[in-house]
Amino acid sequence: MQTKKVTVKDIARLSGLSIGTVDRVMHNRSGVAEESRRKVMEAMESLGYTLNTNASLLANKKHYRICCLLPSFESGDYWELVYNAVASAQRDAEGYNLSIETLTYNQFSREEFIEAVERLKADLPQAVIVAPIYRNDTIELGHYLKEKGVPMVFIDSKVSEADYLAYYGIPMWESGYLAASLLLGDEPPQSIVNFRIERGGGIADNPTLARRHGFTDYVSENLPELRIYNEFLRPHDREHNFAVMDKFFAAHPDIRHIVTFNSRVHLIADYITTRGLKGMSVLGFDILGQNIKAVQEGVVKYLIVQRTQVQLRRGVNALAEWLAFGTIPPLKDNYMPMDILVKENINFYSELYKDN
Amino acid sequence: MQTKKVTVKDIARLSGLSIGTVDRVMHNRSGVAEESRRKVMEAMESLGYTLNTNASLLANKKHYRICCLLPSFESGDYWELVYNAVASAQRDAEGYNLSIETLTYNQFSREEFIEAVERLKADLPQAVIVAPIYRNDTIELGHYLKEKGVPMVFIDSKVSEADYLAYYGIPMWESGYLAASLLLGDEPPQSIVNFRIERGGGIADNPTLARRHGFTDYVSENLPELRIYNEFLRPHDREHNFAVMDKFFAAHPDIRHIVTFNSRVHLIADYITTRGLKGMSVLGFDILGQNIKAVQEGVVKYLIVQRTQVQLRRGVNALAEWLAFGTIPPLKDNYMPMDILVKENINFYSELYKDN
DNA sequence: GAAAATTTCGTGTACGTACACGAAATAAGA
DNA sequence: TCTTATTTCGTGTACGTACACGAAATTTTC
Repeated sequence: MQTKKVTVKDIARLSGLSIGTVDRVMHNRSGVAEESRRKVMEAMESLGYTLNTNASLLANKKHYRICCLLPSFESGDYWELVYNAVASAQRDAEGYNLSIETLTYNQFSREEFIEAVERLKADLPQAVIVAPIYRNDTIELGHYLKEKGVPMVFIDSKVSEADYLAYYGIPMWESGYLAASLLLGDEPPQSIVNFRIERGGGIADNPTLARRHGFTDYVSENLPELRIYNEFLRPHDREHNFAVMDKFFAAHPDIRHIVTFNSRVHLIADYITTRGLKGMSVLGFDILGQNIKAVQEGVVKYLIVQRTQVQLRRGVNALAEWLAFGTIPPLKDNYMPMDILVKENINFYSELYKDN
Repeated sequence: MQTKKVTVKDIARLSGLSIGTVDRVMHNRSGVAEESRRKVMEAMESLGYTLNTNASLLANKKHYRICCLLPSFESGDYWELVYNAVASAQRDAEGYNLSIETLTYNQFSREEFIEAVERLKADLPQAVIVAPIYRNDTIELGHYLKEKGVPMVFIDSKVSEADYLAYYGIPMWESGYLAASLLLGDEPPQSIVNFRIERGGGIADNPTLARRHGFTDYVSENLPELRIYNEFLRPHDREHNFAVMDKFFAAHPDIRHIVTFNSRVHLIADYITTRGLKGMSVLGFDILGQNIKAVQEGVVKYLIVQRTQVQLRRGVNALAEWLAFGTIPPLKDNYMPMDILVKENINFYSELYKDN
């Protein structure tokens, strides 16, 4: 390819028409004779025209705003990962005609979600990224946005019934199934315990539910005899949790396999470290700082994680292409890799965690 | 940030100078009084100027050529992955002022490598990406390129003694160590077999060597009693390989753990499937199509893979930033994630394999 | 067949940055 | 003080695309 880049000017010359006309056919705008359109298309074809993205974006003086609607977070919890990913995407967008904003809401308060949606509507951006919690309200938001012509992409989890442009996340059921195969595949135990962390607001958490289903489906397919104990912990009550676990392990000293389906496996790691328990097989999810530490120390054996940054980047890209060029993503639902982290490889995943 | 993007014009106005002067200080070009430079810097600071990448790249009419120097490949082997990654990066570069070329050489022929280097020198690109095989010749190439001011990045593996801008790849020793922990961690066997695939040219393959060291170091640390058998296969001689394996398993019917350190674990999967062996624990490397299939069918238990596409993308980005803005990558050696693939999660890695 | 309506097209300007060219200002030399 | 170097700066054009405006060509209307 030693030939220079072909430009609209080249195809204008070849087709015997002007830049303006070429431009019109390239944007399927009206006001061009069928004959001319054909000529232009042919010229584009034969010269192998490709758009100069820089020039296009520069000339296209529109400035797009993308708004991310996410649960707010406390330091060290799952949503901080997502927020960091947004911050990172924001920096990437800097210098392009894109800006990324964030709107957060308390995930346990439907009122706050609705209020956040109102704020969104009050100053409507050109595109929206949502990490959905409230199913019905999200569907409604989808309707509203569709009417306004504002595309929405889901990350983290999705609401299938809503109108959305694309989804980027991991398959939740499969992540549970994977968890079971890792934890139980080699030398299946007699029984295991699932520590379930209650959510503050007592709201149905569908993603985690799907994950548990994946796990139990694996069990009933492969280990119908396995006994799964369920014990309930609280997010912020260490004393209570320790009491629960003390009691449980006193009653079941033989149990060595522990699973938890949300991001708080570090609560259990804390207990194990404090009590000095040995020989436990613990599996958890999500690459929180405290979870990383637990894996590095060998307390948690497997951590299944998703690439939040990548998901968000893909989401932003999809929206940017839609906004700038009207491109629709090839796949609507994009199930992205679930990475398996163990002590020996976790250190090389740091980029996923650091906001880099 | 409802304020419009600040441009050079803005900072020219604020500093009371002209666009030209602002431009000069931004590029540290000569011919600007100290006083003026200070004013401009201050204005940039206070207005929070950020470069408009699109305009910059458009106006900067230079067209950069990046050349990738890689081993040639046959369909289905490891280097095809890398080549696909290059092709993908090439498409990404399309439309920007970047073009990516490929120069391949037979990895078993030093002559071909040297010849490829000559071709490279004959039509020197602005930057080079190398997947190195021949250590000394690569060092020499590094010297030459340094002299010419052409930056070089390594992918896949590196030659530490050479002059290079950056390296993107996985840590080989650690990948072997990880392999051992996965294959032997849970219920350590008495003995295992390492099928070693001889390379056509009989050349020292340092990366694979480092990987084997990682494996054996794990073993001597944790399982000093473990017996590792070494058997040698050939890349393209199925009959011979089957004979070797038949003989081996006849002599060692108790062995159920198999490892191989290069990308050809599918050769062993083929054998296992054909002979109908059951209960084998097989671990291999690299996300080749045939390896994926072997994992999906449950013949290979673990596949440790690297994200070739990401490595290449990072390499290209590093070079592009260096070329366009003179930016030096924050880290010289970038050790990237090693992903653990099993039957239950491999399907979601397809993007890494498909050239997408 | 001329005027009006409509379709079809070309020209010009803008986007923000890079850089060449030469003008103005300053310093050096006589 | 006037000329000649040298430093310092402003202006203009280009990059390739987007789009508004209006001119030319075509069709419609009476």
